[in-house]
Amino acid sequence: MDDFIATCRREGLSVTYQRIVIYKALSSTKTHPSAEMVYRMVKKEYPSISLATVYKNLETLADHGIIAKVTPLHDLARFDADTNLHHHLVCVHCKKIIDIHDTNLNEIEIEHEKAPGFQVLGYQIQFVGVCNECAVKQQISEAV
Amino acid sequence: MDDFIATCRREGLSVTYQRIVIYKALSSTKTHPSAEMVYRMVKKEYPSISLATVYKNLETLADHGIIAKVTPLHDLARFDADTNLHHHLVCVHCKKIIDIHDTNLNEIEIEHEKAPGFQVLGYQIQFVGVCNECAVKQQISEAV
DNA sequence: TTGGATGCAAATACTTTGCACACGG
DNA sequence: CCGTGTGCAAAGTATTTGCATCCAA
Repeated sequence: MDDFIATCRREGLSVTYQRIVIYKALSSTKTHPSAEMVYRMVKKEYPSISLATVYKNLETLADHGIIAKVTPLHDLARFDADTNLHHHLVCVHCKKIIDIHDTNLNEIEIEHEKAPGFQVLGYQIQFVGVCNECAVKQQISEAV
Repeated sequence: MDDFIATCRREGLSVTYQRIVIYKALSSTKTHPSAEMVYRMVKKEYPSISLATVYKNLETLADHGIIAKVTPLHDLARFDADTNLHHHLVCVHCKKIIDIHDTNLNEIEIEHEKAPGFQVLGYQIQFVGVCNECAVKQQISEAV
């Protein structure tokens, strides 16, 4: 937890009791909870906390790379007519999704003991990064 | 488009004008649109279509594997305190997310020419499948 | 003391649902 | 004709925002 406090300081984030309790709740579980689930966990230790605070903190901590969003594209369901095995590039800025057809990526195997009891049906790789257009925009805004 | 009609027949889905226009819109683009975006595209050809019909059709077509959801976990933002490179198993039934730490999966490279102009910052593999608990439940319900 | 953080309530965004009617098979 | 699909409106769920107050630095 001292690590967390130091990281907040380094990132210029205030160290509030709420923030600590939220982080403690998230780091105590491997269940990859939603904001609502974190809220329920946190309420046990701090019943007066507000759901909005949980949302704001999870977003802030993710922005600073202190926690991770498992579902970076969760805000909108997005569809694809191409049902063949392929992968995606996702631009972190504009959320654009670009198809990657690369047969080298189609033979990934997971060691069975890493996923005991889990029946793997398929997989999908999400590369995250910055697309051409957004990189250009960034350069322009930095040049100002 | 004949393929699509044949597939619908095979899957026991009625072939309606709306369904065809929705599929045509989705398959005409590589932008991985949301339901709202598909709705806007479809409205040009069929202005009286309802947004609910678009939602219902996208869901139905995805259920039958005729189209794909790029974002199977879109319904809820989910967080992880572990920011180290690792991957996830997702159960298609209960949406449980299980961590996979397997260093073999941490050295995937994308051929540069496959993603021209895209600056790759990282990646994440989502394995989809059925978890132990859901597999057991399925066996029980099939045994009835 | 001051800017960031909190908490409440209201607003918004996305998606689903119920139901009467229409239409495909 | 029967059952699935459509369209509308209403409801539901997830998330964000505005703003007054509070608190960490």
